[in-house]
Amino acid sequence: MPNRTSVSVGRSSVRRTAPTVDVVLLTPHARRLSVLLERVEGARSKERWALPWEAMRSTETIEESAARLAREALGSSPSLVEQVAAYGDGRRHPSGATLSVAFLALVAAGAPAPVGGSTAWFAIDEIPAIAPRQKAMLDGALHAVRARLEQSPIAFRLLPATFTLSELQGIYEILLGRRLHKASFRRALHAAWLVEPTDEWRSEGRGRPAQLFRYAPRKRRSSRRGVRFEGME
Amino acid sequence: MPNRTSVSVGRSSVRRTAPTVDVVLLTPHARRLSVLLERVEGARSKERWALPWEAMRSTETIEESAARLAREALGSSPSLVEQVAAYGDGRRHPSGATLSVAFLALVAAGAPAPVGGSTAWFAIDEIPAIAPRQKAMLDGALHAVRARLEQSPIAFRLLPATFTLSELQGIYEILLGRRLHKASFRRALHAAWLVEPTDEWRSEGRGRPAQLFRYAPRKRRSSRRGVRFEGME
DNA sequence: TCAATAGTGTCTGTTAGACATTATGGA
DNA sequence: TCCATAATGTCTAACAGACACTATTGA
Repeated sequence: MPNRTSVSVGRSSVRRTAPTVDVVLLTPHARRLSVLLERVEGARSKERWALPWEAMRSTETIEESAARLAREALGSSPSLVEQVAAYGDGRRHPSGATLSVAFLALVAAGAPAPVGGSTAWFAIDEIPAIAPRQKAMLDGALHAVRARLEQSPIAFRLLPATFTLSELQGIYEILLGRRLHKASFRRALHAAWLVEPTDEWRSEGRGRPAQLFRYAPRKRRSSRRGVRFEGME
Repeated sequence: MPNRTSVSVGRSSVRRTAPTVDVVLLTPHARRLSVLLERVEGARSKERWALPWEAMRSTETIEESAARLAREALGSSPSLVEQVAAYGDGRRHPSGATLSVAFLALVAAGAPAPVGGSTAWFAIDEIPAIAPRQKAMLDGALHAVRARLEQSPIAFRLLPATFTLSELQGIYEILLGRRLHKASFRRALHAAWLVEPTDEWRSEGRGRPAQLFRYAPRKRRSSRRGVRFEGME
């Protein structure tokens, strides 16, 4: 629950609500991303959902708050917690706060649905109605994940410790929103020295079993050829 | 000046200070970026400098506050104002606030040194001591500018309406921190259809005069070849 | 004329994407 | 046996970077 207090600013007295920390927990599921929402009791027992949030505390940094909040909502620690942005617009937030800071948290595939009954995973294109500011936070988090994909190895945060190259490519395809060329994907991956094979193989349904790999970055490619003007309007 | 108020949280009473909005104004100068700092009176008349900042108001969005704050510090409107991140760590801020939101503002080259005497441009590798949180904001703003360079046409925000291709390449070199190949740069620029020539030419010192161009994006290149695993650790 | 900068044409090594082929298990 | 998926080799068009060259001004 938010802390509402009367604050004196100059000669006028305004109502101020403590800023909130909100967490967008994301995990891959069925070739889509899913987000964790909490059930909240709305007015007239109407069912409402919301991103996990809480009023900011002065006893810990916002990063610590976000990590704890994600852990509490999930039941275990996510593989990555990272700030998205502050949202200080006029959009509505469950707390009534004028300012909220959104965090993104990634959860490896195969995470069990959190027990406790009050939280559930929703595919991002099938989420129920949430407060407008939280919807903006979700959009911002998705944009941030996609933007950071080419700079940081965040795709591995959405996979268990060992995985097949097809699973890895699937994560990239989910995040990029387009299909990738298999041979090119593996060539680029090989050249980047990001993964190493294990001696395990996994058979799924028909077809040849796939070798399992693990994330094991070896060296930096400092090449960075050229200037890219792509994506510009 | 910050608003300090006594706020009741549960049974304890803590001192809370309103969050701040801080602006990192950047402009290119002499093949480097410069940042705008304001002179503030420190204790014992010691000279101190700080990024422009103010306590958050509930009467406008943080984006509006940042744009106004930048305009007031600069004397005119910057060409771009964009959020960097929220800083809610333990680092010291001039306000004493526990939370600050940093904004980045770009100013076209050739901006006059702001009159009024209390502000000045400093090359980013020669800045005086500022509060640790503001130093982190400056670093974050520089990182954000570089990260967005390949996604958005922000280089043009650091140039006047017309410019030579050598000036444009110089902006990219400042932001990327490395030299670029002239012919390749122009080829990629031509392929991206981002600029168009004017019929003006400018002669600077010796050498052949350079044609002036203006920013005029025509179409999107939706190509995006391949997956890039570069820059990963 | 020389120096300095603008702008362009050509060559070459690299690489993304297409295509084809082999490998290997399940139905 | 067929089918589905994994994994890999080869070819080609695109392109980044190097190099060389011309163009055009001021000193």
